[in-house]
Amino acid sequence: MRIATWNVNSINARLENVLAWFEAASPDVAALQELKCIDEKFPTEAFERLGYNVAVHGQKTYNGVALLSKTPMEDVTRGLPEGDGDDHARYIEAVTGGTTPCRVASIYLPNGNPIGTEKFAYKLAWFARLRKHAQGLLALEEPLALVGDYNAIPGPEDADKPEDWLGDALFQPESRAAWRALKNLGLTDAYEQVDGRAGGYTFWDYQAGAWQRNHGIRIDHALLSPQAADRLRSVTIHRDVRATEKPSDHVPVVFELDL
DNA sequence: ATGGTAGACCTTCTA
Repeated sequence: MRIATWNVNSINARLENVLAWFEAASPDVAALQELKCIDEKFPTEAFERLGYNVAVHGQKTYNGVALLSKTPMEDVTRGLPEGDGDDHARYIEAVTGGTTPCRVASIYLPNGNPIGTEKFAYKLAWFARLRKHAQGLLALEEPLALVGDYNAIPGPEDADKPEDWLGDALFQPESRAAWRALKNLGLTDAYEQVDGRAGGYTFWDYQAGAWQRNHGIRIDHALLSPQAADRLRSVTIHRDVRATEKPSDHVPVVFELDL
């Protein structure tokens, strides 16, 4: 089973680019983030024509996440528990796959900038809620892949110019600690396990020629339960997509599991 | 030190 994650930065502005990639890469399951549209505006039919089942948790203008799968999805859940008035569409989860199904979540963690504001507090609170939910999921002892845009740079080796990110919410000690605390429940960072090399970036800003200068960061991740991590075969960052016509600022990452 | 880009939408916010 090949599971992809991709922050598309508006599914409708990106549709041609996204569909071209899906036709070429043909992932079994895909988690999309930053749809920037409500459910009704999601191009469901276009993905159905490519053979996908579609589950969307959309929102007007901002956020929005989706799961696409070639096999039917069961147990579809939208939003994290204990939302307490949180109306951001940042989480969708489902169980899908063939003989050995996998529980997959599409995650769009809050950016949290600027630091020292309620936005940064919201990011940390969201991280804590995700951790609590992940704890419950791990108790199921089944293949689990929590994939998406975590808006977290795990370490200095995950940025081309770490010094540029010192004041940014993505690289604050609190953000990195929240990432570690989630991982330390017993989850595996798929990239770290199969390819610990520096330079595996997944995001390059549109501004200041970041792509041309390779000023990238690694913020799109897969955290795997032991039952999934034991079956991890490869991780592929599709960085060429960043050089295509009208690209997202994030590129797709594909995780291949022997499931 | 600043400004640089992209998307949604209506004027400024988010990233």
